[in-house]
Amino acid sequence: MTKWLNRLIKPNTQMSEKEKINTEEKILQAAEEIFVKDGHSGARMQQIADKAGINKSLLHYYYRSKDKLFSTVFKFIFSKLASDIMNIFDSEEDIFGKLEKFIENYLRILMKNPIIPMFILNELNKKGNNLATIIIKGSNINLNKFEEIIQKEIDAGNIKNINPKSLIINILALCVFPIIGRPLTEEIVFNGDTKKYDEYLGQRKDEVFAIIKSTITIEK
Amino acid sequence: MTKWLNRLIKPNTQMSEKEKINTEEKILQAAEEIFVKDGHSGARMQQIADKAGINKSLLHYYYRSKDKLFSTVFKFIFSKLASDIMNIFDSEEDIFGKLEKFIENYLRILMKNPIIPMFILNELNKKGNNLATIIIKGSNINLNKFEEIIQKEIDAGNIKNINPKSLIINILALCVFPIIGRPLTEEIVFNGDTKKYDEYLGQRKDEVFAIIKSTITIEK
DNA sequence: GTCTATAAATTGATAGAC
DNA sequence: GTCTATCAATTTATAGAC
Repeated sequence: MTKWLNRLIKPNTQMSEKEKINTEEKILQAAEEIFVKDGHSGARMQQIADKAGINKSLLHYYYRSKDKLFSTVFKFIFSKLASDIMNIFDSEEDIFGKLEKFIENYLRILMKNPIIPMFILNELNKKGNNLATIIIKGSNINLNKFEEIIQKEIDAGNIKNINPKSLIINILALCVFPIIGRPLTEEIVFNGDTKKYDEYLGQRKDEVFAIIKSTITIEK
Repeated sequence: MTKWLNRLIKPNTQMSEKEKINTEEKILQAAEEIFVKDGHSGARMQQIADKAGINKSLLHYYYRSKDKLFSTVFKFIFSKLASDIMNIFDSEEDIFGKLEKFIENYLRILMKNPIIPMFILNELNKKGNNLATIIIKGSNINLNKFEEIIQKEIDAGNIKNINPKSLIINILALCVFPIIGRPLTEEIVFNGDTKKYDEYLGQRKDEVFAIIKSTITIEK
């Protein structure tokens, strides 16, 4: 009987639950850092073991295979980001205030974790990736609520009659692209001036909101 | 003396120039397909050789190493895309017509090569990638011309006094994101309905232009 | 130029002692 | 649970025949 199977059947027989979690957590944190930086195929199990300060065998003891470990990490990261995003809607303001807060918070999260979106999008674009669909469906991402809010505002005559789906995509596009496209845009638009690009990102939220606002405001 | 060095010194001594180009071209096309699909670390030299219908050794004969081959491919793809984009400006219309044509053609190019932008952005985001900066600088991408055109229109009072750099970034964002974010947006916004997403992309150009137009139009 | 054969190094994964 | 040792398969790259 293999060890990982044995562990599944009789877990934690020789070590306290706390210590076990510590090691598992250490592995997860190291794996998160390496996978996000180098992607699934670029990451090496040895790298992860080194970063976690443990032996390579322990990775297999806890996660059986590289794919299993990756799945766990991806799901963890995606869920965390999705959760952060969904929590943004807990605002008591009107639709304009809600959107402004959303854009502001979303951009803040992205800027605090600038390499996460590229990691996620890159892996989602891998061909034959059923994992993606499964994880997305399993996440608590639910945009129906958002679409309903928008539709209600349209019906009430508070905003222009636009496509709620378009509104979502436009907000995501305007927020995400300056982050994932940074190496390109910083070079060809800002001539490689990192400081200037940071300044630009700092006021990006006002720009994005102004654009979104103009797309939903009814002309008088 | 190694073979590749010998070839650099005395190229094409035993085979006609035409045949040589054919083989080199075959390798390049195969490498392009594989690298774009799987990325640098995900691609395998054997895959490329198989696709090119030649032996693995020939890859090294022509390109010495995987990195060299990748650099060649990346530069080739980036230059082609950059060239396509720059050619879009050859329009004789007014600024609104120019922008509309640009958005329309850019989106058409992206939709015809939907996995190219993710390939480029992903590799550019790799840490310690001097290659990126070098290739970008070596390309014929020149946005100064674009910024000048915009500034001239602003000075002439034809459009609003906006930041030309923002205009560029917003156009790129609104065009590129629906392509590279497709696996995500198709799932969480269109509930996995591929047909609906294709329809959406088909009219995306009108949407993007409407937004861009509204950001530069002077209110009366 | 193109091939076969193989080196040399890496990597994911397992066995088994403690 | 954690370690050492090692396997088996893969992968880049080279040597050498033709």
